[in-house]
Amino acid sequence: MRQNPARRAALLDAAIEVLAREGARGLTFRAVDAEAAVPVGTATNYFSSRDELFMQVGLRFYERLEPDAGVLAAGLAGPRDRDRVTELMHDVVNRVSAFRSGYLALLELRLESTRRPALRELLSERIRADVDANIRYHEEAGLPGDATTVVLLYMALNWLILERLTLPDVFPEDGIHDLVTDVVERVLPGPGRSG
Amino acid sequence: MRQNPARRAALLDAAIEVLAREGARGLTFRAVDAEAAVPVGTATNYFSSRDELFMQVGLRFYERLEPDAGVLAAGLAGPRDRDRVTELMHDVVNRVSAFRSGYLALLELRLESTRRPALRELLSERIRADVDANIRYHEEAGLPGDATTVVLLYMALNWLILERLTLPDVFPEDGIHDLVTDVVERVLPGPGRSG
DNA sequence: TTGACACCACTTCAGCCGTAGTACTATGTT
DNA sequence: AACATAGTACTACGGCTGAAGTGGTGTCAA
Repeated sequence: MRQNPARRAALLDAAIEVLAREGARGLTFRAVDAEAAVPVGTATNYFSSRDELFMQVGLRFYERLEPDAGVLAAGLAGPRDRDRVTELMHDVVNRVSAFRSGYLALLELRLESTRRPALRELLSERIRADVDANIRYHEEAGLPGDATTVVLLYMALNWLILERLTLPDVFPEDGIHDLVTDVVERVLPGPGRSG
Repeated sequence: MRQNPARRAALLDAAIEVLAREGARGLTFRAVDAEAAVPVGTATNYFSSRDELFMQVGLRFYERLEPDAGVLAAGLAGPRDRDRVTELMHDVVNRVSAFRSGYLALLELRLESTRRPALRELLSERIRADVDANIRYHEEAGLPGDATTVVLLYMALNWLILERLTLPDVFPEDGIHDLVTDVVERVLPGPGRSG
């Protein structure tokens, strides 16, 4: 079991690409080696089992998507009204959408977790923590809306991203922006205007 | 290319189970044969290619989930208020959730459509048609809310179902009912009460 | 020199495809 | 009633691909 962290990260990033491109079943040691352009056998030396590989990929995804402290701080500046929330949601949707392979890989992991109890547990905890962190952030920032608001935004926007990344013709790209705005306007009992 | 429709349907149902259980890559002619408990080679005789198989499974899913006319008619009875919508949404969520393997299979198809243009086109059209049908139904029934309302319900509830079926620990089962209610209450500008 | 890491080769194994070929059944014909 | 044919069901074989695992060699640095 090798330790070189840079190489390990590179392998996990390669695994994300493989997952997105080939699906869960396509995630093999060999495929990761090939994607990372390292000699055959390298991935085997870094991960004790395929199960292990799946789980580390799940963690890696969040490592890469985790908000930079800068963005977080920016959220705390300026007025705390609904427009602010809308802005933040646009940011999030675009940031996540931009990491297409990562998001698709996570979806593959979700489905794979149906078959791997250990992975399911890990993902559940990770995602629950993520939702909770969002709720806490929202509340501490004094943004309008409560925990339920955050959960609803989480659900609707996640599906929107999923749709956008898998079947872009269902909701055409140029309508996405307005759709995000609509989501926030309807979910947040509008303080200010009502249309 | 055999024609026996009952057998064909049985094979497609088997394919749904395989998709849900083994993932997209696991959907092979042999696996379908085994699942349907028919001799090896049968699926090959019914579907000209794997691509063809994927597409027919997509259609089959909707065949099986398509609302019975009874349910549709029931939606038109009684008052057309928000409580009615809530009720309908509970029905939908439960009906879809109950067809677990089907829903998981459709998610697999979505991800697979990333790699199969023909499948992507087929799914896009089918789903777009489904959304439109929901909007039309909603409007014609005189239920509160507009097209955007329906789309938002579609997005939020779909993700809710996805979460429920893949990572049930994120939103515990006994909170699902209230969550559905919350979704409707927040998305529909409440005519009547506001909390 | 020893140990950690990188790289390579070989063997083994499993799964799938496609096709060819056989058996069954129903239908229509003489 | 016997038979021929077509559509369908089933079986078996040959060949290919791709993955795993292991062991062995090379390289660099403490």
